[in-house]
Amino acid sequence: MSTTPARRPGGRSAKVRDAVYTAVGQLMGEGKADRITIPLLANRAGVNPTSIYRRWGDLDTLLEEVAVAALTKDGDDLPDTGSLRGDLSAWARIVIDDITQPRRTRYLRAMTSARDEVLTCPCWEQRRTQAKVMLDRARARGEQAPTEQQVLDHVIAPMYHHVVFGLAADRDYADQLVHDVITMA
Amino acid sequence: MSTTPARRPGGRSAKVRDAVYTAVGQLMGEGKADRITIPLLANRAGVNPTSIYRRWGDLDTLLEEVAVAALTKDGDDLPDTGSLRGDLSAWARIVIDDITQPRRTRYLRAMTSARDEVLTCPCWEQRRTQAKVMLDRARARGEQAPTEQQVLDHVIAPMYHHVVFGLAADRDYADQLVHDVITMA
DNA sequence: AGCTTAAAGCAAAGACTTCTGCAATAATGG
DNA sequence: CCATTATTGCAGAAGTCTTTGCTTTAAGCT
Repeated sequence: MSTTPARRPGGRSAKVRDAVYTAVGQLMGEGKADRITIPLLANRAGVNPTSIYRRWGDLDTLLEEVAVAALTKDGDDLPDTGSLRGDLSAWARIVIDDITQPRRTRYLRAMTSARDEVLTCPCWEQRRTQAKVMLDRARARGEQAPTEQQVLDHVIAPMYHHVVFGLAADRDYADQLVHDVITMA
Repeated sequence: MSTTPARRPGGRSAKVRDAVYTAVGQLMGEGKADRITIPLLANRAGVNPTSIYRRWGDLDTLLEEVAVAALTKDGDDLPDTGSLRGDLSAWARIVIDDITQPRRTRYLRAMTSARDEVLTCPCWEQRRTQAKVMLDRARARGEQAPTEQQVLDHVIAPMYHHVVFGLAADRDYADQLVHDVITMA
């Protein structure tokens, strides 16, 4: 990705990394999230376990890395419906649909176990950026709008909370949250 | 706990269970949350590993059980300040102080990894009950009050979310959330 | 193209975890 | 108080994960 002097991110390393990432994704998808071990992963990836031990050290580090990669790679372009409520509602639905997929849910949970006193994470920064775009547009139209932080706290956080702790979360729930945060403005 | 015909919850089993619970608490407190193993736990508890294997089967089951036990055992009596804002603010501070303790945080994270498609949990039910008491009091005084669900979604959920994902969470943050949810009513 | 060396593969040793009989202990019921 | 039997302790076996030193491969540079 950048000019690293003594590193070799070239074809071979990348190949191994991709194979391992893919293997993690597969095993997660098969519901074996909590029975993943390094030898199992290595076998699935067609890679030597030693390579994983040396590159990532332990399983948590690897899972964290894969989780962040998976959760920040969004292809969704932001909705632009002409009203803040419409935008947030559509966005919240996209997000809830995304994170309730079993594989994504497992990634989220993997993130929590690996985490220790990290003050920021690409995932939330991404959501914040997305929120900002929609809020700025709304303000430009002269609409009353909540702050970015309020959107994160009252729409994003409750949804993630529900998903991570295994509580019910669907589109109606997302709509309700958007309604509440609009009321707040 | 109940009239189980063929079980023996008598002194000895209880002793072992308590020893194991205590050992889990100790190791959690020492920051070795993710390096806990059954043999390690058994050694600390002065119990034979076999006993743990036979009673709980695997580590996740045990940790989940301990986590729920720890997180639902509150001794805090609810604040009664005379106003809803005062009550919620004091309560939110109690909660945030509680769950930001390293040991509690680890319990919370343990809960997420063990969880799979559980739709309800004693922890949230307890918070809901607490919220209901304060909201009923407020309504009896004629105050405008949000719903229980709103309190859970917009005060409790964001705090837990922050804690679980390692984001900053302090009393000022709790106050802000209470302010927002009051605005909503 | 040839050289250097970061990174992966290989294999065997070591450590740890988990399981399985059998013996010992003590909680319940008569 | 005695008999029953749920539950724990013990020890050894089996299986799995992790580490380590060395060899092989190929990316980056001149």
